[in-house]
Amino acid sequence: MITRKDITERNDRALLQAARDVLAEDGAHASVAAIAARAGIGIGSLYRRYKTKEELFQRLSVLSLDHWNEAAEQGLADPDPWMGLAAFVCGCVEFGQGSLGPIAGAIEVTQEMGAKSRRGDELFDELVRRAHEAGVLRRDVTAVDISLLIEQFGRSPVVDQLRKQGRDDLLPAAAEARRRLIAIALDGLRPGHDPLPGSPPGKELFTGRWSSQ
Amino acid sequence: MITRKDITERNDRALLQAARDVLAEDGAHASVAAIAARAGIGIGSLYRRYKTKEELFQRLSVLSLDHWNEAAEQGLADPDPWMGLAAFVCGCVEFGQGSLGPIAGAIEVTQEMGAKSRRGDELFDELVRRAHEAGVLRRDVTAVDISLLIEQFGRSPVVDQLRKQGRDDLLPAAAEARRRLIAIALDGLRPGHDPLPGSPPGKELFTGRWSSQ
DNA sequence: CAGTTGCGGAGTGATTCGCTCCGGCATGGT
DNA sequence: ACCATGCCGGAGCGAATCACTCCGCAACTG
Repeated sequence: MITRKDITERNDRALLQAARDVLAEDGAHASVAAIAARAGIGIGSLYRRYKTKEELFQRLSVLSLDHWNEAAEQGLADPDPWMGLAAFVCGCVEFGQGSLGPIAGAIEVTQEMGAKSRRGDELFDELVRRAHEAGVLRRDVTAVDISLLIEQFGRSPVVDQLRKQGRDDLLPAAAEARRRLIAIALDGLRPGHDPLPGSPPGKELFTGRWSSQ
Repeated sequence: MITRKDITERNDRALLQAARDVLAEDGAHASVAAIAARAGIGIGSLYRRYKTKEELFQRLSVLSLDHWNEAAEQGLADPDPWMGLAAFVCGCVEFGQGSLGPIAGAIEVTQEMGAKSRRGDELFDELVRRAHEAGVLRRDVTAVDISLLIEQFGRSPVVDQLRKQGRDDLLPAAAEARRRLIAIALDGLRPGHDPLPGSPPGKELFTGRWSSQ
């Protein structure tokens, strides 16, 4: 039997997913009305659950950090260093990890988020270090490079535009095409290529998470 | 001697470059005021040159198509099929080709744009075909894949966020890091990798240009 | 010095924003 | 069957921002 509580919980999940989607499409300009509409609920219901827009974004950030850490742990659990790293990258992109960049600088960073972020950094660094030692990741690619890659693939301009055009029928094909692009980028991470141009990026460039604060 | 006309021309170039930058950052929500401010000119000056926002965007689109075609011709002029293709991709990303996606569906498409776009498609297809024949591009990567890749790298979330935080000192480092990411993706295009997941994307997915209209 | 030309930005109505508040309806107890 | 309860959607609010206009000022010309 479906109770009212079930509906509330389903609405909550839909809300958070919709918030990620709309954020990925509209960036920092994402409006509360758009998020509620995408989730299929009223604005009033959204504001009953979260007092302000910022509270919703903070909740989203915490969820995002949790997902990052869980994905990193699962990646480390894989005995194959390369498969573990690749699954981590794919999981983060699919989750919409990179779509939170635009709000990272706009919300207040709590102690909880700082702690989770530091933990995530450790796990991720270990994931990359293990791949380097196994020789399955090119030496000149740093952890920050991969972080930036995840953030770069956070938004999907093709999906955004098709959605804006109302071509929902093409969305699955667009998602598949995006996975192909990610596979291409992952292949570029494997050893056997020329050195990358420029100097390795510093940690301060990766702003999607909050470990520096 | 610097005449008033020189200043006008410099302002015009600055305006178009600023429009590309702001479009890349803010997407379809890019405001005329933001473009004028980035270009360092007044709003009135912008509206003296372009009657409406759409007229500016149309001019930007034509310039973008011209750049695409010139870059493709230069790529074909390179005797090395791989270097020609790589230079084309880098040139398009650097120019900000992918940043025009958000407005592609919002402006009226002129006959001129359609013709230029078709010409660009031919050149680009030839560039890809040549690389395939020379065996320097993996067989399962299509021209549409590469188009989507260019569009994917059109926006730079790292640069966007640093600019929003006012960390202009880090912008050169961010641009360099982005070039490293593109180099990684380009390496992933070379032969010797596993087949890409899913089926090859169809032309209708690439909406950055207008050849289908 | 008068005339002209390109310039910046305050101002305008329309739109959109985050957010509040209330009428309506499904639910559950009696 | 019937009311009481509580969650739901969306109309409505002031504030902010949008695309765009208009005008006074500064710089150049003859």
